[in-house]
Amino acid sequence: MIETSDLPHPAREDLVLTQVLFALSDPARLEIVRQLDAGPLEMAQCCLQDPTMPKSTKSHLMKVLREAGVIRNEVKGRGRLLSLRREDVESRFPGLLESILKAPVGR
Amino acid sequence: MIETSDLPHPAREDLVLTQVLFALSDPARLEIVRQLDAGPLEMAQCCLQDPTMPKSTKSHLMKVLREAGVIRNEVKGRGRLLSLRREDVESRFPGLLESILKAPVGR
DNA sequence: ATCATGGTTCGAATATAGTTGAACCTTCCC
DNA sequence: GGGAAGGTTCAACTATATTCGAACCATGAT
Repeated sequence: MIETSDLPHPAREDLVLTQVLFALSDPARLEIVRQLDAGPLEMAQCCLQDPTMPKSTKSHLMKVLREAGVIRNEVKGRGRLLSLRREDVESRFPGLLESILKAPVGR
Repeated sequence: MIETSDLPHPAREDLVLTQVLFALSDPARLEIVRQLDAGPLEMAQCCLQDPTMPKSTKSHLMKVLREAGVIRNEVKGRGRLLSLRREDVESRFPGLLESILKAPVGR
């Protein structure tokens, strides 16, 4: 068997700007994206700033990012591997992700 | 008298990325920004696609954009002159506005 | 097979955002 | 001054998003 229990990901050409902007407009989600900027990360290793965050909440954050097409969420062993869909976002919205990742982090 | 009844605008250095992204994550607000990309516009001439929109709704859309620091809203005669705070946004988040304005408009 | 680990999904509660009419404020014009 | 035009603010309502426990599902290890 090749296919695993994968979650749906929008195709590159179906990404919607307002959905991407919305996904990134939440500080917690933006922080996740910043972490993924350094490379793929296992979900269990993600969001370690707030270890009290319930896993359902964490899962929901990932869902919003995934459904907007910003991140990929693949099965890896017992867990999940998260990664930025950098090329896809760049292809559809050139320069967007770069400008956001380069922006000052604080407020 | 020099000062008029002006609305508060955040200073350039106080713009918050997530607030800007949020303001632009709504299709109606994004459309307004696209219109202002062509140059300043009197509020009465804005949002003419939907002439049925109540003025309170329109005013609220502008408020979100203004408080995020994306647009300027100045008194002009009996009405208001809206303009894009292009340089301010560019100064704080280089490349962001350009990439958004260049992005495909539809979904 | 069974169990533990790591995530997703569901549902209900809460919080935040959008919508709108009504009241009010300014400015221009007479 | 008085009226009309153009906007803002307020308050109440509706709609959408977030939060999180509980139940469930898949995988790897024993």
